[in-house]
Amino acid sequence: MAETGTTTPRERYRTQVRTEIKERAWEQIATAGATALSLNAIAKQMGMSGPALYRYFAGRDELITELIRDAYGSLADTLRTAAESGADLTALAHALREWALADPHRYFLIYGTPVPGYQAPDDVTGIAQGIMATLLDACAALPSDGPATPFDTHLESHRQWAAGHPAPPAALHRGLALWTRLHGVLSLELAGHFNGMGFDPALLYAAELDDLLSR
Amino acid sequence: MAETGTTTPRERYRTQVRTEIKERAWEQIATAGATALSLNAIAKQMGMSGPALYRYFAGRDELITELIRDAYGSLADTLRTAAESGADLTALAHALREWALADPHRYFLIYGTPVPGYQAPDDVTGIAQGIMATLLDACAALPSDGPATPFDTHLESHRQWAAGHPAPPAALHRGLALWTRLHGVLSLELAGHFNGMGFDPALLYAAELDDLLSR
DNA sequence: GAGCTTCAGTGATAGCCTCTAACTAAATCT
DNA sequence: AGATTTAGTTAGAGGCTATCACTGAAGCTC
Repeated sequence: MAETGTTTPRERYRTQVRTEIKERAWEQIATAGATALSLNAIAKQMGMSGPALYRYFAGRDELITELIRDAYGSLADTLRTAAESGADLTALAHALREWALADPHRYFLIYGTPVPGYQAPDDVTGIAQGIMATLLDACAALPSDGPATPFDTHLESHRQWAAGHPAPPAALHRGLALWTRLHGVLSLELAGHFNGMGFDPALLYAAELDDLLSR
Repeated sequence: MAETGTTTPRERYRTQVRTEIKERAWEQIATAGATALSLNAIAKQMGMSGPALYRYFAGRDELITELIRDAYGSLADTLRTAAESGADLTALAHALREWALADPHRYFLIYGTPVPGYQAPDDVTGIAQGIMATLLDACAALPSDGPATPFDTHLESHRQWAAGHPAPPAALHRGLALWTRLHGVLSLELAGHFNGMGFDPALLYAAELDDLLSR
């Protein structure tokens, strides 16, 4: 008996329409990117006319913000469930790549060109910190030999971004480098900058990861 | 006597208006990003009304294509002149970062979220190859000790992207890694993903570069 | 169950945008 | 001087976001 708790029929209908709007929005984004997202088109697809959508979202910006929130949440979930089932850094990196390849425009919604005036709401930055924490956990589980670099010591004194994560500076450094390197390969690959170059982006991705693990 | 060769007054006027249009377009892009670029607004700024711009550009897409071409050209020039005055890899990386920070939206016009249907014209991919060649030249000038990695051998057999560049596989690998790593740090920095984290992105950029040089 | 309130959805409208088409007027060419 | 090319105009089609006033139905209260 799928009792939905103490929700009124109106609320249930409302959330159902909201999620259908978001589903259509994701379809549009997957095929034509976020800039092509049109409230009007979504409304017509759903058989209702234009301004009706403004009952459910204050505007285009609020819808996109919600989609960004969901994208962050999806990535955080993907990495967290992978980590909870014992994934190491390699497996985490693989999960990230799979997630990105599954819907490139969703990746760019998070890590692509920023929209000038946009400021992410607090809960989104919280989720982003959670993603970083998952990566740092996996980094802290690795042995970190070798001398501390100057950047390590810089991180030692500027580590409030880690939100109190107990990883040692070398692990923080590794976490940051992991993030930036994987994003470097992924974003160029997804944007098509490797097209026609012949080599396999997956191997470059793996090579970058290996280099990071063995140092 | 700045004789402009065998150009008619009409041609001169035409190219002058074209460049003024592009200047206004760059101003718009620098402040509000490429998605906010409006032909209408540019026309009004220049004191003429809407459709007049279509005498100079076939449409919004052609203008943006032209801007992308110019951005690529500007980056290629910056790196090439730096290389010609004896810059090593570190100096090249520094020049790249300066160029990106000078106008982040120009960087994203090249390396940001791709527009779905867009296919870069041939001459643009040619300029992109030139940029890569400058990087590879600097990589080939470095000693490459250490054993060949599996990815090196993969590159050995898939090196048509290097457009006949004579660099050894290890240098090709280093060139690719340089590109992706610097882009990884730069794009996240420019997109504001390091905001509020406290550490200095320039130091991370330098650390990534150092790691690449000493291996 | 009758009446009141809330709310989903509508059409009309304003103000942007890109882009096309027909036309005017000026500059250039012959 | 006359013919031609071309820069710029207005008008308009069709798209978009977003607001407003209104209708009709669903839910709530007594």
